Amino acid sequence: MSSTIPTLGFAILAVLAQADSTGYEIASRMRHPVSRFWTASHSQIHTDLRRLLAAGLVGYTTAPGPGPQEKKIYSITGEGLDALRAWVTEPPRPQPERDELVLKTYAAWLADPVALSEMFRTALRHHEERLAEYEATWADVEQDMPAFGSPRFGNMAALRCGLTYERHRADWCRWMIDQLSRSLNPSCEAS
Amino acid sequence: MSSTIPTLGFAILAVLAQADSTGYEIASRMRHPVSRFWTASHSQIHTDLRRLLAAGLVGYTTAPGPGPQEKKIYSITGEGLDALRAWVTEPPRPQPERDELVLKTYAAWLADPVALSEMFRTALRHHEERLAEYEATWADVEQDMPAFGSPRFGNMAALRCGLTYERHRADWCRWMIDQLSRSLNPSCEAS
DNA sequence: CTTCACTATGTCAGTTCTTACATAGCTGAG
DNA sequence: CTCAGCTATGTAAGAACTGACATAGTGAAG
Repeated sequence: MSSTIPTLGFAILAVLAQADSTGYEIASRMRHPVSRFWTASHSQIHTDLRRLLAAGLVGYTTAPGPGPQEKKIYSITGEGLDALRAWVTEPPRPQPERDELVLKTYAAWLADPVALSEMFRTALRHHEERLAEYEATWADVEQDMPAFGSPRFGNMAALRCGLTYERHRADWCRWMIDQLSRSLNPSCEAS
Repeated sequence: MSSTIPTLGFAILAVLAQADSTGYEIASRMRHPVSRFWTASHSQIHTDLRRLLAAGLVGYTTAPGPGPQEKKIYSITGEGLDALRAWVTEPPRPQPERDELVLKTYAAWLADPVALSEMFRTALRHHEERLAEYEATWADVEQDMPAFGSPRFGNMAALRCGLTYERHRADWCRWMIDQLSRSLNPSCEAS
């Protein structure tokens, strides 16, 4: 019946399960650095919201908006909550591994090592910034660990994943920079 | 001029820079567990190969194939190599963060913790299997570390990233399973 | 006072990607 | 002998997604 909801549909439902939101707010919540689980343009979100509405998984109330259209505050329905709950424990489909930095790394042997080192230094800076941000938020969360069943549990668990991911990524960037400097200066063993 | 090559195009060029291949081989090389940097269906690869051919970045020679069509062995041209080299050091565009397991985690507070625990245990098993595979390959690579400039350098660096990624991911799955078991059995502090 | 950023919804063209279909020989298992 | 799996290329429909355009009020910075 429900003509297969795309993953983005469930991302929208997951956001709405935490708080009623406009389409715009859903997009900004998904872009929010902490728990950045799925990204989408507002146009795609509006498209999918219409589909979820047609399937009866969300509803909305209107309020005066800034633009020519009225603002629509969406909320998840009981049916939507059921669909989301059922989807959560289904095994995730194998994800299409797509990582531009790893691809560039794969072809790194062809390029200029100085320019490459610069690129990895920039990437490292980004990861370190995010890591610092996540660690600060984590310190706050640790003061008052949310129990399973609390909406904050999901945020905390996603944050934890982001935290260790950034750590792994920063470590790898440092390792790459080290490898590149060794190839430029083979005599020095330490950087 | 070159009507913007998609990222998959550069992935194809990166594979061809290492060895001449048929479209089918390119797909299987990209699916290869070690250095799994970009995935694509063969149909998409054939489409993009035609585009790269039109842009003069690849060429091919034919050989008798198993099916009704002749087999086409593609190779990268000098122009293709130049384009790839230039692309490698360009800063990567911010990637669309899309992770189904993290999304499920974000909505985990709504679901059955026992079913969730089962799901994470399955995910953990997958990550541990891959990790073991990567570690075995890494042990081989460490015997004879490729220098920068050798095609094997890219493979090694991508493998290193995959290795630490799987480690981070497995750790996180274990942490999640622990969190879930604590919520079911709050008295036990150790698993 | 102007300009920029933020809030907010929507359309539309075009790109990328997936999935299914179609063909066909070779090899190895049962 | 049959059937599955691997090699190999291709088409085509449709789904998913991006990015630009369009509109418009509020508030802050300069």
